[in-house]
Amino acid sequence: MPVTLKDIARLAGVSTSTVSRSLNDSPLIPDETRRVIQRIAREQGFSFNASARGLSLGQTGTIALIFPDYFERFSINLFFSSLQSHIRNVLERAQVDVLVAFPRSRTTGESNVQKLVMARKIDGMLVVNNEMDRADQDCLRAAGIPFVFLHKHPEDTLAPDADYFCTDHVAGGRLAAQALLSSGAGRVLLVSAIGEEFDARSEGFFSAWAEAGRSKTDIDVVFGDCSFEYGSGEVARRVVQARSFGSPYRGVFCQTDLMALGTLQALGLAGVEVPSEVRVVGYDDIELGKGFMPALTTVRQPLQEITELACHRLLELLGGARPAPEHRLIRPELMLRAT
Amino acid sequence: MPVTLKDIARLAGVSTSTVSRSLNDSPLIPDETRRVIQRIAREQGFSFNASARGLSLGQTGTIALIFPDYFERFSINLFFSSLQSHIRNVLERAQVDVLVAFPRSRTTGESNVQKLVMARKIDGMLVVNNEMDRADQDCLRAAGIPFVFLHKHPEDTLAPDADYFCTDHVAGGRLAAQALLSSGAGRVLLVSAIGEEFDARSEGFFSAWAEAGRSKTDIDVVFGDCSFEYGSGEVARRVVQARSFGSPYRGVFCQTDLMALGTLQALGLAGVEVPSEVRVVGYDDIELGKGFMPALTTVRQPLQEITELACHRLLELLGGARPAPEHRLIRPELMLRAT
DNA sequence: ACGTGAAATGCAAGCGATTGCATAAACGGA
DNA sequence: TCCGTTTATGCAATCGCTTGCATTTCACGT
Repeated sequence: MPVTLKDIARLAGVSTSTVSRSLNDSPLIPDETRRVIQRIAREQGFSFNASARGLSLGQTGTIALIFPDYFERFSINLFFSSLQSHIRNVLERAQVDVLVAFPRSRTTGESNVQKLVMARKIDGMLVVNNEMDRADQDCLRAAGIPFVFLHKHPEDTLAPDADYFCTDHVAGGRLAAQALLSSGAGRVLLVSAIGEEFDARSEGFFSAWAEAGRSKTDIDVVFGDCSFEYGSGEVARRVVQARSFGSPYRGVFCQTDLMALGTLQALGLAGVEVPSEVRVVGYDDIELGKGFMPALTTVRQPLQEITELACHRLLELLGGARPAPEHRLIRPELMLRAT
Repeated sequence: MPVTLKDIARLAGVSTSTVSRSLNDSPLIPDETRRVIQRIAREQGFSFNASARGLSLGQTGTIALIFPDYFERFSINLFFSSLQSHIRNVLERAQVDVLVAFPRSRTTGESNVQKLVMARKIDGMLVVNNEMDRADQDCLRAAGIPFVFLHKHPEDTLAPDADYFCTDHVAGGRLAAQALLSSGAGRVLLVSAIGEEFDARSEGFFSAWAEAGRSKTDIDVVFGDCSFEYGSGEVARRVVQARSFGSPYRGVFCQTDLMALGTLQALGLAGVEVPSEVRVVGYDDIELGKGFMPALTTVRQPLQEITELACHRLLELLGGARPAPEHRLIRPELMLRAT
C-alpha cells in the first residue's frame, strides 16, 4: 500500500494541508513543524503521487522528446543517441522526466504530439530535427504547452515565433572550406545531401570559397544519401576517376562524417594518399571519425551546447517565463585531424 | 480550455457516468447512445486527462525504459538506438508511452527506478542490459510494478524470478567458431571483452572449436574495450606480428563489430588479405558492417525478436497476467559476408 | 484586561476521471 | 392492470493532492 499525505498527516497529528505545505516548503509552515513532518515522511518512504499532483497542479513534470521519423536510419542514429543522453542529463537536474515519442503513429498516422498534448500528459516539448505541421502547432499553442525546436534550421514560414537552437551550418560550411582552401589550388568535390541544413552548409562553403578569391567553377557538387556506402562507392569512384583523367580533386567535403569515412576507406584501399593527394573533410564529428585511420578532419556540431541551450529555454518556458522567441545558431568547430 | 467529461455530458444532456461509460465502451450503454456521445466527443476534440485517469484507475499508460549508465558510450550507442526504435514501435501499438531514464541520477546518485515507482508515474519497466540492485527490485515488487530484463544475460543470483530476454551468446560464439573453422587449420585470435555476455560468447566458441576436434591451444585470447581503435590498433598489430613471425592467424573473432571493423581497416591498409589470409568475424551486425569494404561477416543479434518478446511479455504482465518467469535466449544468426 | 494583527493550522472545494449502488423507465407475462 | 425483470442512467464517493479562506491561537500594544 503506498503511503499518502493522509497517512503522514495522521502520524504527525496534523491535517493534510499542513503536510502538503511542509513537503512543498511553503513559507506558511514554521521550520520546526516542517522538519518534523519531513522526517516522518522520509521515514515512511513517502512520495507524491504523480497523477494526483498532476491533476491538482495541472502539470506533470514530464516533457516529450520528439525524434524524427527516420530516427533509426543509421546515419542519424549515432548522432541522436548522444543528443538524447545530453538532454536527459540536463533535464534530470531539473527533476523533469522525458517521454520519447515519434511525431506520429507509425501504424495509424495519428499525431502523437496532439495525443500527448490533449491528454495533458506532458508540460512541454523538445522537438529534434523535425518540423511540425500547423495542426500540431496550433494544438500546442491552444493548450499553452511550450515547445522548442532543436537541431533544426528555422524556416521562417513555419514557426517564426518558436524557439530554435541549431548548428550554424553556414558557418560550418565556411569552416570546411577553410580547411580545404589551406591545401592550395585545385578542384574540390562537395558532397551534399537533401535538406535545408545541407543547403546551408553548401552556402557557407561557396561563400568562403568566393571570398578567398577562388572560382566557383572549381567546385563540383553531388548529392549523397549520408551513408558510408555512398562515400565508399560513388564519392571515391569520382575521386579516383578524376585523378586518372588528369584533373584530380584536391579536396572533398562530405557533409556527413559517415560519407567521409566511406570515402576515406575506399581511397585508402585504392591507394590514393590522404591528405597529400586529396584532403577529406567531414561534418558532425562522430566518435568513429577520431579512431579511423587516418583520423578524420571534420566540423564538430556543438551538440552539447545546443541541447543545453534548448533545455534551459524549455525549462524557462515551463517556469512561466515568456521571453521573446530566439533563433539561435551555434557556431560549430573545426576538428583539424589527419585528413 | 481543455474539454472535460463534464462538458461532453452537458452537451449531450446526460451525466458524466454515461459519457465515461460510452467512451470506454462499457456494455452498459446501448449502441445508439454510445454513438451519439462518441460523435460529440470527437467533434469537441475530447481527450481523457491522463492525470485524472491515472489517479482514478491507478495506472498511467506509461512504462519506463531503463538504459545502462554507459548508454552514450559509442560502442553501445548504435545498438541501443535501434533497440529503442523497436521498442517504441511495439508499444505504440498498445497505446503505451515510453519514458526513458537512467537507472540512477547522474548527479545525486539516487535511484530513478525507485523515484518513478514511488511516484506511481509508470505501470511497468523495461530494463535494457542492466542489473538492478536489491533495493530497486524490492521497490518494484512491493509496488507490484512488473519489469522485464532485456538484452541482459540472466544471472541466477540476482533475479531468478524475473523475465529475461537475451541473445543466446553461447550459440553466437558457436556460430562464430563455425565460420572460422570452415577456413581450415590454423591459429585464431579471440578478441573478447569484459562482461558475462562476452564470456558466454567465448564459451560457445571454445566448445564448438573442441567439438570440431581442434585444439584449444590454437586459440589466443585477448580482452578489448569494444572500440574501433582497439581493433585497428592492438588487434591488427597482433595479427600482423604473428604473420611476420611465421605463425599467422587464420582467423579473428572480434566480439563486437566495431573492433572487427577497426581490425579490417588496419589490415586492409597493412596489405593483409581478408579473407584469404585471415578471416574476420564480428558480433552484433551493426549497419556499418554491411557497407564496409570488405563487408563484415558477423553474428547478428536478434534485436527485433528480443524487443518484441520482451515488450509483449511486459504488456501481458501489465494486463494482469502472472505467467511463470521466462529466461529466454534467442538464437542469433550468422551473417556470412565477405570476410 | 482587551482588542488587534500576525502566525499557525484546518476545512473543504476543487482537479477530471471511474464505478458501486440506487433509481427510473420500459417491457413482458400472468 | 400490476408486478417483477431487465435496461438505461444518474448520484455521489473516491483516487491523492493543492489551496483559498476560515478559524484558532498567541503575543503585543494600550
